This record gives sequence, structure tokens and C-alpha cells, in this order.
Amino acid sequence: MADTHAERTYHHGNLRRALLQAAERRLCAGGADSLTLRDLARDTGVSHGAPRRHFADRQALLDALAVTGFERLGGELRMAVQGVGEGFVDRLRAVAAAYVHFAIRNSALLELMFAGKHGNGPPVVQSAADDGFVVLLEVIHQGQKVGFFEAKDPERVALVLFATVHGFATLVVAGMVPPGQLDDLFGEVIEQFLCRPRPGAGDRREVPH
Amino acid sequence: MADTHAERTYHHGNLRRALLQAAERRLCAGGADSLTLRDLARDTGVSHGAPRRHFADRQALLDALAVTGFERLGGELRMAVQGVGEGFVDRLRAVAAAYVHFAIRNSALLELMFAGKHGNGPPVVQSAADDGFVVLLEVIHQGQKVGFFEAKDPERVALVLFATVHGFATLVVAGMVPPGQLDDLFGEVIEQFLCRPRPGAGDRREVPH
DNA sequence: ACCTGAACACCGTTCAAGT
DNA sequence: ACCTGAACACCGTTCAAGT
Repeated sequence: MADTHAERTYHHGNLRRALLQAAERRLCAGGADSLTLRDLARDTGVSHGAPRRHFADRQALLDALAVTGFERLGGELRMAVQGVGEGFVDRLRAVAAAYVHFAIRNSALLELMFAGKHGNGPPVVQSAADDGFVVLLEVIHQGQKVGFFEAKDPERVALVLFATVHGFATLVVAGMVPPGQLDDLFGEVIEQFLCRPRPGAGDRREVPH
Repeated sequence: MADTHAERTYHHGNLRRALLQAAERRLCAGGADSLTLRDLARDTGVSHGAPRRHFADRQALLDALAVTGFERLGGELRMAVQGVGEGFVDRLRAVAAAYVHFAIRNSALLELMFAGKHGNGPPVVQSAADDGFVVLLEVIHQGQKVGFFEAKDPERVALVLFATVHGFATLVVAGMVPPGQLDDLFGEVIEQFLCRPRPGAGDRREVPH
């Protein structure tokens, strides 16, 4: 919107995009620490001073990477919701699974997205994050409309749910929760959020699978 | 136990501890990225090659830092439990608050502790992490003995609780959840884990404080 | 056993100069 | 408007040499 970084083809032909793509490859391969501007310049076949025209410094490139990360996460969450029925529990389970799935692949990127570091991140990243979580909020909104939660304060419930899902994503990436148990655990989570005896339902979900 | 790094006083007098202390200061001040071996050498008044005798490389120092972090976290959690009554809900609330409190101060250290990076961290760090979370597990064990949870699978409940608390810690550090709302939110969490109508109790916890 | 100091390769950032 | 290439300060790591 602000810039006209469009599709010019000068010496290299939109170097910016090429740099970001190379950066993501390096990020997946070796983590954020091993990501070097000079490497990216070599990967894209330009001199080491060239990236400066597109990113003020290394941190600016990492921020841009975080922005694209939130965009992709948002897209995957939306896909997950669309790929399942209209039932709230199914949707909830789908977004949670998609969230953790994104975290497992792209773990270094997720770390970058939530780095926040000192100044709590530039507004561009914040805005991208908000957009990325829209789907999650939509699902929770549906849940409250359907009357799934005790509707006291839906905002609070949403935050708790968000924290839980994100917490699992973090712990799985850190190797402290085996991914195989996740379906089980999300079942537990949903049971807790459900919190309705529903006397006629008998035992819902005694042993999963 | 393995080494005899005890309290020798050579040229500097246990440089290792001094390096770790300087490292923590730098960590709080500017994050892990700005932590430099050469800076630490300057801070402690030794040559830049000296740290090599105590830490194989920069990552080894960061790992040692993570270990001390888990030790301190464990200590603070234990303190928090001891500083409150024997009631389970009080204890649960206390450890959760202490956990997030530790995360807010020491945010850079927490990031280090859960970095895991690629190889999922050396076993020394893993072991320290286990020790640090012992208190959390003890509290949850108490909860299941008291019959607080539906005791189906206490391990699962414990993991969910852990993920939720850790998730909040992460989100607060990332600036996505205002710390002021935490007491509120933990109330919500405990309500959900409680999951017992208890008809005679009236409205428990309408407005906190 | 522990530390020094020179050396090496590498990095981020800057900036005059080219096209 | 975009890129090059030399320059500068800094870093992690290595290693012979000192005490």
C-alpha cells in the first residue's frame, strides 16, 4: 500500500522476494541465529550490500519474515476450518491441530513471530499477528453463539483457549510434549471447556480413538 | 558432581561463576542476541580467550545459563507454594502466578530455556528442566489426590495445565496478553479445570479481588 | 591448571562510486 | 532507482606461548 515495491525487473528482478525466500530456507535449515545477510546475498547472487536497499537492517528482514509467517499461519488456519464440517467442536479441533502442525514445521519461524524481543515488535508485525489470529477468534465467536461455553465472559475464554493451544505448540517444539499425544490432549482440553454434564449423553470419550 | 570446578582461586578466582553472572546481566539488559563472549570477558576482566577454559563455545555458556534458569524457576515455584496455605486451589493459583511472574522478569532467560533449537537441547538442560517442574507436578498430584479433577487420566490433565500456564507466560512476554488480566484469566482456568457444579456454593468468584 | 594475545575467517553496516 | 565493492569495527574460535 505505502510503497510501490511492485514487480520491477532491474538487475535482479524483485530481489526482495528472493531474499525472503532464501531466508525461509535458511531459517528452516539452521534456525534464526545462523541466518546471515551475506549468505542471503550469496544465495540470490547479489553483492553483500544489496539487501540494504530492501531491508534497513537484519532485524527488518526478520520482521518481514515474521509478517509473512503470520500471513501463512492465518491461511493455514482458515484452510483447516474450511476443510471440516460446520460443527463447532470439529472446527475447534481443526484449528488447534492446524496451529500445532504449523508450529512443528516452521518452528524457527514461530519463534521469530513471537520473539517480540525488547520493544515488543514493530506495529507491522503486530498487525499481521492480529490478522493471523482472526480465524481463531471467529471459531471461538461461533462457539459462544452456539452456547458452547458458559457465556459469562467470552473474551476471557478465548484468551484461555488461545494460551492453551499456543502453549502446546511451544512445548511440542521444545520437545517436552510428544506430538503423538496431541489428539488425546486436545480431547481433554475440549472436555474441560465444554463443562456441561449433559446427563443423557452417557460417557462421551472414555477412551479415544 | 562430575567435575571439581569447586572454589579454586587462580588468577581470577572462579571465573566460571563470574562469567555466568555477567551473562545474566547482559541477558536481562539486551536479550540473548546481544550476548557476546568478548563482552563477558571484558566484564570480568580477562582476555577474550579465557572463557574457553570454562565453556567449550558460546552455545555451551547459553546452555549453562538455561540450567541455572530452570534451577531458579524451580526454587521460585517452591517458594510460592510454601508461602501459601495447604489448600489445593490456593497452591495452584500460587504456582501459576509465580510461573508467569518469573517469565515477565527473566523473559530473555525463559526464551533461552525453551529454545531447544535443533537438537532439542543437551541432556543437562533437559534434566534441569525436569527438576524445575517437579513442584508443578507435585501440586497437580495433590489436586488429583484431593479429587479436584475428574481423575480419568491425571497425566493428561497435568500436561494441559502446564501448557496453559506456559502459554500465558509466553503470550504475556510477547505482549499479546496484558499482565493485569492474569488474575482474572487464572480464575477462568481454574473454573474450567474445576468443572464441578457444586449446587450449594452459589456464585463462586463473580468478580475477583 | 589456567590465562594471554596474535591470528584467522566471518559478520553487519556504511558509503562513495558505478549503471 | 538499484547495485557494487572497499572499508571499518566487531565477533567466535584456535592455538602457541607464558605463569
